[in-house]
Amino acid sequence: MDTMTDLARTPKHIGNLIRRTRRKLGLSQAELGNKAGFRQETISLIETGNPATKLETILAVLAALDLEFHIVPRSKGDSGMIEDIF
Amino acid sequence: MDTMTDLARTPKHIGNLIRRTRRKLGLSQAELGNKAGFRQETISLIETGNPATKLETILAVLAALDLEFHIVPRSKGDSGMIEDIF
DNA sequence: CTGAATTATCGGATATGGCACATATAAGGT
DNA sequence: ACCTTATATGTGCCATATCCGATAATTCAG
Repeated sequence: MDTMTDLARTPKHIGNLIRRTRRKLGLSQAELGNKAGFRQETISLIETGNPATKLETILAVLAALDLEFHIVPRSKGDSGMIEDIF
Repeated sequence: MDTMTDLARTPKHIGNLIRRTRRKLGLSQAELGNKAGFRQETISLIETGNPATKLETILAVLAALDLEFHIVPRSKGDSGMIEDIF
């Protein structure tokens, strides 16, 4: 009934989710960077939606937040066009 | 009962899934590259698990295959340590 | 086996990540 | 207001993505 999985079609989606999760865990960007093996500045860039972030960096940050990617067929129903309302 | 979502914790997971899907669709790397806006060589690198691929590149390739990322909590049961058998 | 298609690899060029370090804003609490 | 923390921005540096063009190397059909 409610979205149990978080769609992530754009770097901004991913950044937003990372920020939300980090805050939910009470971590600062510096602390998260520490856990993931990157600098605070790097976390900042990711959270603001830098599209050129390296895949390995994203994966490490997700892992540090106990998150992971799943790859699924693009769900036709699920808002076909997302305009990144933020 | 069967895996409806594809776990993607490493660049190799992602590369393998992209390759499988591309072949299922009967596309060559060059054709996929075309659709996604990249060169055949770039697709080759992705499929072989290059960890430094840019996020935007992966997202474009997934979209060209009608796939997308979902971000979900790391499933404890789901093979905690994946050794990328390929 | 042979030729065509597919995939992998090499060199040079340009762009950008993430590092280190510094600093500038922005938020938050008292 | 003040001070501390948190987040964003800037420069120089090295590594590497992706581009382009060319070419190995591999796979596949006949």
